[in-house]
Amino acid sequence: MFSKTTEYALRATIFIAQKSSESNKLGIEEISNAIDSPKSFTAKILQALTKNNNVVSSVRGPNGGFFITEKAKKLPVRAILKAMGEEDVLDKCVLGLKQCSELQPCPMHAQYKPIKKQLKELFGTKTIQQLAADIKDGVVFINNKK
Amino acid sequence: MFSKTTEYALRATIFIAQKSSESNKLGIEEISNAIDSPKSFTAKILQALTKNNNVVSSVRGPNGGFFITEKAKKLPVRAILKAMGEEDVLDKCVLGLKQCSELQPCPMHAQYKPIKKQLKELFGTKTIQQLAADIKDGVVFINNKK
DNA sequence: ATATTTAAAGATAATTTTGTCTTTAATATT
DNA sequence: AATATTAAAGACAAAATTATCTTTAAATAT
Repeated sequence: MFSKTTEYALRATIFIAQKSSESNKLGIEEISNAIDSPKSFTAKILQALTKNNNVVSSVRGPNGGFFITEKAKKLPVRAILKAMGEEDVLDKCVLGLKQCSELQPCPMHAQYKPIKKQLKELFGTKTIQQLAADIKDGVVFINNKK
Repeated sequence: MFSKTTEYALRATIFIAQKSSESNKLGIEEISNAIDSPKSFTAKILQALTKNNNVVSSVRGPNGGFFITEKAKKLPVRAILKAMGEEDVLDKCVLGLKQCSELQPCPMHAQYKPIKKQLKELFGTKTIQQLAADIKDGVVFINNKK
């Protein structure tokens, strides 16, 4: 569904949202360990997430690291996709047709339409905060370790 | 959602199913033109589709080309994904977690579950034939040309 | 001020995906 | 049998994605 880059972005963001606060920032080491992603690559991704849309915040130096503001926690998960430039997955034609539309639908269009709608609904309304809260409650997991 | 390779595979297969028969085969030129895909690359993909699962059939020589048997037309669209080794898209965790499951669900698991179910249902039951028939009826399109 | 810690930035590399081109093999036609 | 037509097979190349490493800059603590 998503590229590895976006998967890491989603996992990292949700993890940071759960574990961090402005007064308790997380280092790249801790983050990449927890979500099982390549460290330097994840650093790049977090850089992108801080630049684009300010989904993630960061400060350098001792006691520095990554965190997510209360405001950003209220963003829909879709904001992560947007920051990673992969928002179009939610809109694209399943068959990859450029001009697939209501007027000129591809053979899968009608059947895929309700599914796409739900996908957009899910990513558009579920917030980063909500997902992070579930982890805190122990009902779900984000770790990718055995 | 899918790789370009799989998009081409889906388009090509549906197009062949609609236009061809055992007595009227289609050349790679015609196919790649119609679905707007790179010719040689599409040839490779069709090769894979003939080898794996016999989704597509082919014969060489004059009046040769690609076609789809009546039997193969009854295959679900999922058979195309399977032949391309991309069936796992329908099963994978949205966040890319290896061990995401009911027992150890990722933060998106519960919400994504019904969507995944519909995706599997769609690709598992809709047949190649059904999609091709819609093109014949003129209600949908497969061409990617302006 | 200096040293230390941390992310940012940039260069580079490995891998995978996507794409092309050439040669070979099969089938049909003459 | 020779020729023409078509896909198969294989080698190669370009581009995109994924990943690593080094240097720089910012912030803190000493």
